[in-house]
Amino acid sequence: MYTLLKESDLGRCGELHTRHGTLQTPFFMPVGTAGAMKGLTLEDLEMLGAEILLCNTYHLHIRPGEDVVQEAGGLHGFVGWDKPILTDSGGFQVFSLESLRKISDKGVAFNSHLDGTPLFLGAEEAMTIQHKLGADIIMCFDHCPPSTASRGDIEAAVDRTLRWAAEGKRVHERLCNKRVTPSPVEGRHAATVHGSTKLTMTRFPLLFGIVQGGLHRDLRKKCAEELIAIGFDGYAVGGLAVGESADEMYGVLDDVCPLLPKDAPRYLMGVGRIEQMEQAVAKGIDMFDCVLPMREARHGTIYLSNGEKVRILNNRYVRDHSFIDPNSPSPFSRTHKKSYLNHLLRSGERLGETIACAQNMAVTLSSIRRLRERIQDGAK
RNA sequence: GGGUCGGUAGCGAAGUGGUCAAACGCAGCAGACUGUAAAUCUGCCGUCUUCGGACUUCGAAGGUUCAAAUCCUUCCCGGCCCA
Repeated sequence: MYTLLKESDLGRCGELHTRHGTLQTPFFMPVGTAGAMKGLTLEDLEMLGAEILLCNTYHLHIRPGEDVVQEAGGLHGFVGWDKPILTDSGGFQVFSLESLRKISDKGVAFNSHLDGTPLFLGAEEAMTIQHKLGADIIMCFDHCPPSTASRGDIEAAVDRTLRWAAEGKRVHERLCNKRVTPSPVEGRHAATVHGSTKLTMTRFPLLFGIVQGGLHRDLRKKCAEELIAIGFDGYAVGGLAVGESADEMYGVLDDVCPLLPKDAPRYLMGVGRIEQMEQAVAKGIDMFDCVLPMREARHGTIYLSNGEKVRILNNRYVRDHSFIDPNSPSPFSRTHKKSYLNHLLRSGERLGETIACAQNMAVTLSSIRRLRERIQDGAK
């Protein structure tokens, strides 16, 4: 499923084979939680260089429901995207919707953030929903605590995450065995079957386990080792960028990455600052996702292709009639002025959101692509 | 001309004797945002400040009072009603 091609001081590069094509690593996944990007069409997203889309189990389960999505031909058919899709399991909502859920060892009882309707997500539910959604990469349901939580809480989160991972794997295997209709691209990458599981042929979704453990080296180690013993197609590092400093986060990556199998992809969940991704790749990470570039864009922080950031809502841009970013990979920024973007965002015009989001997404995607190319081209 | 209601910080709008530099909303100024409850959130927003405070304000001018955005008098301006 994953072929490691090269390693250098800059990081690793390789290929990740999925039902909807092969991805060059390292890569960044734009977050389209409910199957859409705020302010961008998926055609825009593809034009800007996106190779894979991330969607969310919790949100799609609430609305429109996995049955609707399945009926529409799965996520790909529903949203109109032919490239790979990864679904997050809803584990992050255990963190972000903290006040709306109750955790037990069986799973998490949420009250919908929309109307309070009770819903239950556990290892089995998250797996069943993700199979129905039809993503190419799916995630185990995990317990993501704040990194600042007490050691006891993090220990408990690791135990649950491991239990849910084992159960998720069993449910996943059962669902894969049940599947009789082969995918159109079946067998395309049949030669590269990961050794740790017989089920990870490309007609099935790839299943990733998630390493928790907060800032505690021993808990991270325990979690990683037990996940590896269960065997997954890829390994994510979760529970980061949730309250700790960047240095603490790098410390965890220094601890965890050497423990992970070299022939499996590694996914740092929720991280997407360009400089942080560069550091993480150097430490051995292959995949990222993050809402930050889009959120900052909507809130007026614009990334430029020269690495600078600009607060486009500030007074100084009211009369700055230079182009947003003449060298931008986003065509909108090559033809529109800073003063115009300032005006659009101040006026609440949706077009401002589109131009801003396209810019930040383009810069983020091209940064990681350039990093990948440097690794690919670099000496071995 | 008579009556009546009103004039509060950039705008809108509370406050009707002391706890008022004056609620709240908008606009403005700056900041935050990391597996999206996020077109959200935080701070500032009369002037000066060594951030403890100091000083000048509530249409204008006088007055009552220990104390006035708040009460009285006159004037100016606006809305409505009557002539």
